[in-house]
Amino acid sequence: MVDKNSSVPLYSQLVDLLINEITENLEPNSKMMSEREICERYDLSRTTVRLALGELENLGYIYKQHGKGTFVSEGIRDRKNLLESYSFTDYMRQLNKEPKTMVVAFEEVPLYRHIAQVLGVREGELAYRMERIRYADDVPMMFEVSYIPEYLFKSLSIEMLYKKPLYEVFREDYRQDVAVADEEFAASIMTDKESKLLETMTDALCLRIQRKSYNKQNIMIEYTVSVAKNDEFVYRVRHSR
Amino acid sequence: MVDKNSSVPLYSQLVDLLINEITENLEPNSKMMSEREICERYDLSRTTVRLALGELENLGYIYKQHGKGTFVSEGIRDRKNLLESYSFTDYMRQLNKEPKTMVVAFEEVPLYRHIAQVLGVREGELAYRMERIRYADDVPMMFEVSYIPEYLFKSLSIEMLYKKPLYEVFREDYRQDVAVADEEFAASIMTDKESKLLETMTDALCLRIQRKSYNKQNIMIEYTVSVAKNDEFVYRVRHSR
DNA sequence: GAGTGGTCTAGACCACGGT
DNA sequence: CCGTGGTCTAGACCACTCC
Repeated sequence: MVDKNSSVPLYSQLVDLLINEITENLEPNSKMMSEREICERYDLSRTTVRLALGELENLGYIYKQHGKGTFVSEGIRDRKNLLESYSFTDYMRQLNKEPKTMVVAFEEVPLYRHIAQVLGVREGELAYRMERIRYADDVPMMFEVSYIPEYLFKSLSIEMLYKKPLYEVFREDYRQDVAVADEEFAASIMTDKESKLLETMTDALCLRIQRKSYNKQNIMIEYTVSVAKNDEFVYRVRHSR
Repeated sequence: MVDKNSSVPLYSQLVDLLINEITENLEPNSKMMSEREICERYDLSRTTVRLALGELENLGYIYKQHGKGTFVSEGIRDRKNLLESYSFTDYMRQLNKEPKTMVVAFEEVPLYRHIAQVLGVREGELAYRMERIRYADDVPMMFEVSYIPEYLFKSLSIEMLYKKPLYEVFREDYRQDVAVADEEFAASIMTDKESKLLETMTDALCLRIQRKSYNKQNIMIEYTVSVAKNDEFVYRVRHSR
């Protein structure tokens, strides 16, 4: 059942095991084993079991009712994975569309005051500035201009961006993870440049999205302004808690 | 320091205490007391201390580094509270604006297939339908049409909505909490009716937002379509994890 | 090796929901 | 009353970082 000699923590093993149990064998709103039953069944302490159940609760698989028990959430099957991510690449893959990104500009620039302020660095500090077009099944969907601070991503190059998504470069090559991202939305009209890049009619309606991403130390690691096509691409967001 | 006879759990008391410590006395990125120091200082077990620190980490106040210690997050002061909520009322209060809501329509209706499907009930089931205008400092900002299922909110009346925000009615009168909300955004043009209600020019640009709210059992408790003024009202969203 | 956070145990008592 | 989840203790050992 669980392998006490594995390097994988017991509670993680239990999470996987219970997710399987829930999605394979249990009905929504059915009662799960009680915590103490799970302890006995898998020979684990209650602390470990509660750690695992807490994770499952955060993931939305179960809910608890004090005095009554633990229950399987409704509709977790359908809504599972649907949009936990704030990555264009992941999002498109979940929609079964082939994501593609074209980097149309990449340069190292000193920052003017406005953007230096939002990135939380001094005016004139260096940053990478890039322009990218995002495609879904070869249809252009968004145009993005991003700034990321040089001091956190030294010797980032355009070649690295060809190989894998930006957030994978962040994580794998620079050990930077997005912990929090704030976004602001506005309706707008595309500029001529934008409508050409996105192959749409002039003056097309669009969403303008500004994103600030922070690592877990709350340092901003990315500032991006996106223009999203309005009709073909639905922008979704999930709030939790 | 902490009151062991209080009905408030020790870890909650510790959370409050440490938030205070962090926001009053500690610099961003400074090292906090180690877990074992906190145990000793407040005479608590390590489990309890770790529970509290876990909460603080989720709230974004601190981050941990295995083997090094626990540190205060950057910029938590500025960004504190700024937009943890998905309630118009709370959001406006945080911006120091006076929120007001006018209910312009309220009725009990049988649901047609389309909306019955999104609410997860049978066609023809009853729901409350309401139209509301949201004001900030007496300036109209949004127009919303909401559907909420009758079986979860029996004998809801317009009078209840006069007294307090919808989500407080949900929580206090029906013990329903929003655990997850999914939103979809689109740029759009206001209809004549909408531009009149929001006192703006005809054909004004606007954001159209569709929201589905779920309780912790993952049952949808609200379906709302909003039209938001584009210029005076910035729509913000925060992603976590 | 010393100090840190990460995982885990085997208990205990409390508060809540039902009988 | 019993069974449930919620809180809490006093330990133990591991994995990581730094010196």
